[in-house]
Amino acid sequence: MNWGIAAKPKIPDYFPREKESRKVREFKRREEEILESSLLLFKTHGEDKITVEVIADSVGIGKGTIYKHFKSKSDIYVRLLENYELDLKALLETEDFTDPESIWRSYFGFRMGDPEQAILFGRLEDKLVKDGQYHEAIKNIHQVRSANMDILAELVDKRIESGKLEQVPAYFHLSASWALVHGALALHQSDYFQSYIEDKESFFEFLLQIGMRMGNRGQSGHNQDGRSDLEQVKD
Amino acid sequence: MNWGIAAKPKIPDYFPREKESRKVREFKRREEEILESSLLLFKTHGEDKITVEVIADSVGIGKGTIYKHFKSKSDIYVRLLENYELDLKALLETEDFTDPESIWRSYFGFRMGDPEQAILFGRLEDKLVKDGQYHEAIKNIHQVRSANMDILAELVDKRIESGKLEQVPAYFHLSASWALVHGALALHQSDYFQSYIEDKESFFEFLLQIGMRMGNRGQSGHNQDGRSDLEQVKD
Amino acid sequence: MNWGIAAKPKIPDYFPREKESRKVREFKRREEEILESSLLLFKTHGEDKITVEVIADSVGIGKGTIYKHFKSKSDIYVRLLENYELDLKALLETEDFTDPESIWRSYFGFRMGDPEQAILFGRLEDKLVKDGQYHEAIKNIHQVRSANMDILAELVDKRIESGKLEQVPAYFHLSASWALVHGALALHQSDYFQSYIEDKESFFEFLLQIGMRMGNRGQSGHNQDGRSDLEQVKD
Amino acid sequence: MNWGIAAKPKIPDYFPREKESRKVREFKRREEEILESSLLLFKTHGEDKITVEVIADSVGIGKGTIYKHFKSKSDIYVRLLENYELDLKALLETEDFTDPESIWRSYFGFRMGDPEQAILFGRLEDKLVKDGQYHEAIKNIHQVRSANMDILAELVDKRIESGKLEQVPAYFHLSASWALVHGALALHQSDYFQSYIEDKESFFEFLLQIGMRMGNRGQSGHNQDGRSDLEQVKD
DNA sequence: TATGAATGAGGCTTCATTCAT
DNA sequence: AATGAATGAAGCCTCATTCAT
Repeated sequence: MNWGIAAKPKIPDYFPREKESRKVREFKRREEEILESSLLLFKTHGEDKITVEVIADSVGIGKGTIYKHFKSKSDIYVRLLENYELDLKALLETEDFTDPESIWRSYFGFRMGDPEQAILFGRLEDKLVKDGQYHEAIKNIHQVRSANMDILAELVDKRIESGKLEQVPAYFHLSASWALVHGALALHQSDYFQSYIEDKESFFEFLLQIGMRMGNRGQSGHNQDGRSDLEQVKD
Repeated sequence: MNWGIAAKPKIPDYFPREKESRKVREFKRREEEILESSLLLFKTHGEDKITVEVIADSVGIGKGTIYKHFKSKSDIYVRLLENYELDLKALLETEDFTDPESIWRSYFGFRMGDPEQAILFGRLEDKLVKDGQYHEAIKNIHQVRSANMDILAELVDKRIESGKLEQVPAYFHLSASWALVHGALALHQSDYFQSYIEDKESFFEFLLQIGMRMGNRGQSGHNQDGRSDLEQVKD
Repeated sequence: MNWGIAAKPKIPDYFPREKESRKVREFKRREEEILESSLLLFKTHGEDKITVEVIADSVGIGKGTIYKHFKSKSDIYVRLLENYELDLKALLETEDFTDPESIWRSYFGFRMGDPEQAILFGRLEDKLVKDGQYHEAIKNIHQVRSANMDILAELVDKRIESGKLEQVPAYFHLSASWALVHGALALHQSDYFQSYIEDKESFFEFLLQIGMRMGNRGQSGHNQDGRSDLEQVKD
Repeated sequence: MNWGIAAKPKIPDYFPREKESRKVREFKRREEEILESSLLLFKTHGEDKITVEVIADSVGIGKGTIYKHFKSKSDIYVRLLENYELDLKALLETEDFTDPESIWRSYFGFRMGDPEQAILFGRLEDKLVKDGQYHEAIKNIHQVRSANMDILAELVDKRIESGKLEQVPAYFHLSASWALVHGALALHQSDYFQSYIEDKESFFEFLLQIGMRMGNRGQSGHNQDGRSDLEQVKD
């Protein structure tokens, strides 16, 4: 409700600035703690099994305090999702641009490095979308993601120009890679495949090879007509 | 007259056997209906948003009746999972063994044909595993799946022997394929990628090609006949 | 949510009709019990102090059962309000139409007979209105009330025609009466006035006189010009 | 030098007395602000929907500060009620005693002038009474109110003595008036009556006349001068 | 067997009040 | 005195499951 009331001025001049800022810092720190703990708990037990009270207990605070930081449990999902995408962004912006390969590796390493987390976030996003509400939040998240994708797309474009990748829109390559990584994630997470795949190390190496070759131009070798594989396919 | 022997308990005439068996048939039919309806509802709205009551209503029966068929809501998950695997089994066993490719296509077509379903089952299996309980049920499901995998593995082995696929354990190829399909599924289901991928048709074509070439022997380019991998696949 | 599912047929032919109808009867009886108990508790302690759990306990049922009968706590308010208006309607329709006075007395007796209840309903209606939602329910309640008012208005009209009441729209008289009764109610309920008014019996007699004379034509006596008091006032 | 006597604690020069008193003044001003804002918010949204935090924000202070002024939220109710009665008292004491009518008009004008407020206070008083606790506070409020009533009663007594009003205890007349005003208030506030009463202006005029004639002596028609009661009142 | 009313544990959220700074 | 983060009791509501008919 908009009570038609002006925002409070909040000029606590009688309160030492340094102390105040410490309070603020601690407040933010607590928020981080909540998010960290939530993430860990969600990953391990599934977000449905984790109650707000459990989160509060795990951080060592009261249930009500959670609601000073987040409007609802779903709001925690949103923030987690945002942070994830933001971390990714930071990662991509940090990377040395003179070494495109490392960016690539970082990106997929980031996702593959914590399969449960990646899977969790897929699920959370799905939930948020289905929930209705959160349109805005999701739009923001997607914006950040798109920016990240653009950085990667530039890379892909360079490789396409250099003839190393098939001449299809960059997002074809990106999406395909994403899909393979996602699949690998699911594999990694699946109890069944964990027991089915005996020699995991070799297998993931195999998968990595596939990922790297995937979409390579001329991977079927000696197309002399310069047409992409895709075009050939359409013959 | 054989007085010493008790008269065989009569099956009362007014309760004809055929009627009894009809009852049984109807009972089974009802079970199917519950499963079908559940599946549809779970896919569309997510299993968490669907209450047992909604399922009952959708089938036109009472809530209690559900519990005559299934011990719990999770039991429905289990049966759904089992059926899925069993259907797959049936599919693989039906297929003409003289055309290995069609088996392959059937298997992945089965999964790609209904992305939401495949995703749902991934989620359900995960849930059951995390729940503890259901060890036994899951083991059974995995057994059927393994049998299915074996059928496919035979196929892969043949192709390896014929030099068409890289010489790694068959399950490498299978798992990699599964991963790519799963990733494609996730792509398909993701709101974000649905808007990110502009030319969906071409893209999925592209992905299909990748899937088919993936793990091909000589993909680094030793095909000497100059034909694309896809054409080889079609041999 | 509209699940897109046809309403259940519900043809329990295997279930004796009489038993079924007993169940239905008991269900309705329980609903009555909930309403009765709620009304009593709300009147005595105020609806805010009464929790759904307290209501359930007072009826001797579980908390959840309440929600089989009412969608929400506010839904109980609505039903209470509806019943009140409907009871009034029944009362007015029962009354002997040959004795208009008795109808009048019944109506106001109905309200004055249980001051706390009348006050409660004023509060509940106000709450419901402020809550937003419940537009529809309130509209229905108002419809019934209007019908009741119409019955009373007829009476008033007759008295106006017979020259007994001032010639103003019937609803003027009705509303004024309503106001006085409402005020009397508040008086009755107010701790302060309960102690302020020493001789309650005489006072309420006095008030009754006022109510009956109120709006009488020519109560100021001998207006010879035949103009209503109101017109005189506007001079 | 008087060593044996401790130096009188100095009022430090840098903390001038006037500043101190300004502080006190500001503190009191703040209290007024809290009360004003609370009243406005309570009237508009209902006291239950207004949290202490909202009040604090509306005044532009911290939530904790509210509790420097008031022991509890209910304490605000008490103070509001007290102020109301005190304002009334001030009003009555200010009025020119040579014009009794104006006192009368002021009193009821005060209540009718802000229906929502009058209704709110009725509700708040009821709440406090039901709450137990606050016996003392309520007793004080009632004392002030009684004093006010006494002033009005004197007036009424004069009119009774002059034969203008029926010879019943003064509080009969006062209470009856209060009741009618209260009823008018409720009418004014009720959504239903707002739509039911089409010609509001005329109606409230009508009600006013009733209020003025109400309890008049000779209302059964013994005025021999033929003037309306209203005109008499204006004498 | 079919039913659906009844259950109650348990989840989310609100908010008056406290208290360390 | 002023602040606002922290608290936790308490409220409303959901829903899988049970059970009497």
